[in-house]
This record gives sequence, C-alpha cells and structure tokens, in this order.
Amino acid sequence: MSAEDTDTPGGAFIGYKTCPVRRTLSILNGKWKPLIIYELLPGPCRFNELKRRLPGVSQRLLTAQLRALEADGIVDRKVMEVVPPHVEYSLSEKGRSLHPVLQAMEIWGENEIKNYPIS
Amino acid sequence: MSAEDTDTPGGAFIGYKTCPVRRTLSILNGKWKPLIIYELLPGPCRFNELKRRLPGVSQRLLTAQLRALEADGIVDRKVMEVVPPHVEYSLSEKGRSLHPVLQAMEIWGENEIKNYPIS
DNA sequence: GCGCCTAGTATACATAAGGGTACTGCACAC
DNA sequence: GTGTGCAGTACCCTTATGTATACTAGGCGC
Repeated sequence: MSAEDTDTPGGAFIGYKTCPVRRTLSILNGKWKPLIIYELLPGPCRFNELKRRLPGVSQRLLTAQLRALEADGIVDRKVMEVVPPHVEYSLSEKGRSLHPVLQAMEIWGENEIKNYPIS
Repeated sequence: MSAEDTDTPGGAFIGYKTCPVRRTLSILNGKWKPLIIYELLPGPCRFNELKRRLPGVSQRLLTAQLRALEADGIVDRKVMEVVPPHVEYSLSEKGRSLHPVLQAMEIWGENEIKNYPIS
C-alpha cells in the first residue's frame, strides 16, 4: 500500500483508495454486511424475511447496514407503495460480483466446522 | 443456519457453530484482522514492521488483534529472549488456509479500484 | 548517572459501532 | 376492539475502536 492515501474523513479505511483488501473491507466492514449479501445471493428478499433469516440481528442494525450497502451500490431497494408496506432488497450487479468473496468465506467455514466441530 | 446454536457468550457470532459464513466471520470480525493476515501471508514479521505496514493502526489495537488471532490459532507468536526484545509473528497452517478468502477480497478490490478509481 | 534508543506493554480516556426494546401507522382477520 | 404483520424510527446502553501517554529492561553516548 502506498502511504499517500492516508485520508479517512468518515472513519473509512485508510488506504482504501489504493489497497485492494482495504477497498473490499471498506464495503464489508459491518458485522452483518457479509451475511446480508450472502442471504441475498439466491435472490431478492423482503425486510422481515431477511430479519428472520439472520437470527441475532436487530431491526435497527439491519436497517442501518442495508442503508450502508445501498449507499455503496451493493444492494438495491425497491419500495412498493402499498399497505402493508412492501420493500424488496436485492443485490446489484456490483453486489453479485462479491459472490467469490462470500463463497471463499463459506468454503473456509465449512471446512472449519467439519474439522473442528464445537460442542 | 439452524436456530439451535443461539449461544454467544462473549459477543461472538450467533450461529458460528453451524453457519459457515458466520464461522469465518467469527475469526475475521476485527477491523484489522484480515489486513494482518494479508500482511503475514508472504512470511513472518516483527511487531513494529507489521505496524509500519499497516498505516492507521495503533499499537494497542494491533496488540489486541494479534492476541485474538493467536487465541484463534491463526497466528503464531515466537518470542526471542534477547535485548532489545524480538518477537516474530507468523501465520499458522490454519492461518495460511485463509489465503483464498484474502485473495478473493484482493481480487475484488483490485477490480473496484480499476473500474471506480477515487480522486 | 543521565537521557535516549528499541520493541513492546499497560493505563486512561474519548468516540464510533453495535445491540435491546418500545413505538408508529395502516390494513386485515377474528 | 384485539391481535397480527409490515417496515421501519426513537431512545438508551454496552462493546469496539481510536488516541495519548507512561512504563518495562538493557545498551549506548557522554
């Protein structure tokens, strides 16, 4: 990494402009973001369905991380103006391009669970 | 993911026992951990050299994340009893097995930087 | 024998990120 | 009119991370 891009106005990663790993981490740096992307890989999903698929996440956090992913162009948010409200989240092209990263995580985790099962 | 492993005593990931992605995230969930592993991939490295290679990290954080990675069996810590002190960090076999994950992140980041350069 | 060097460790304090729960407004079922 | 589902928002609290400083122990210059 070059030492020139040491700017990080909003707490983003120093060096995300030039360091590939930091650039990727600047997108995936939320606790739930990789899991959200992982759950959206098969196809679009509504808010509460996503919440059910991600045990442990709170509404507040899920909203916040979805908004961040939307701002980064990873997730698309489609609002149907009906009652009850219907909001559909899906991966953008850029989001789908993260598939190999999530897949690598999945493969490593599968191997870990197989070799070192817990309780 | 099954709903049974909802235990997470110390703030670890719910479901890390059975969900592969969560299992991987339970190891990589620190802001600097992926970068530390990335920097250690080429070979062993001393503390201050690591610090120099990771602009933006503080001594305190680097120490803490190295200890966490050590506890997870990702990083080996070798202390030479000399003056001045000499401590060498390196990846364990388990740590090296994370190479594909870091590589996927690197590739994605490279592509991003190429397609969407910043300033 | 005093101050400065290395390679860290330890402490204190501030801010950022994560988390829990209650609450909204509207429609539908009962 | 009570309960349920949807897609959030508001409020408050706990971890995680960031910053700064002081400390270890021996060796070196003077």
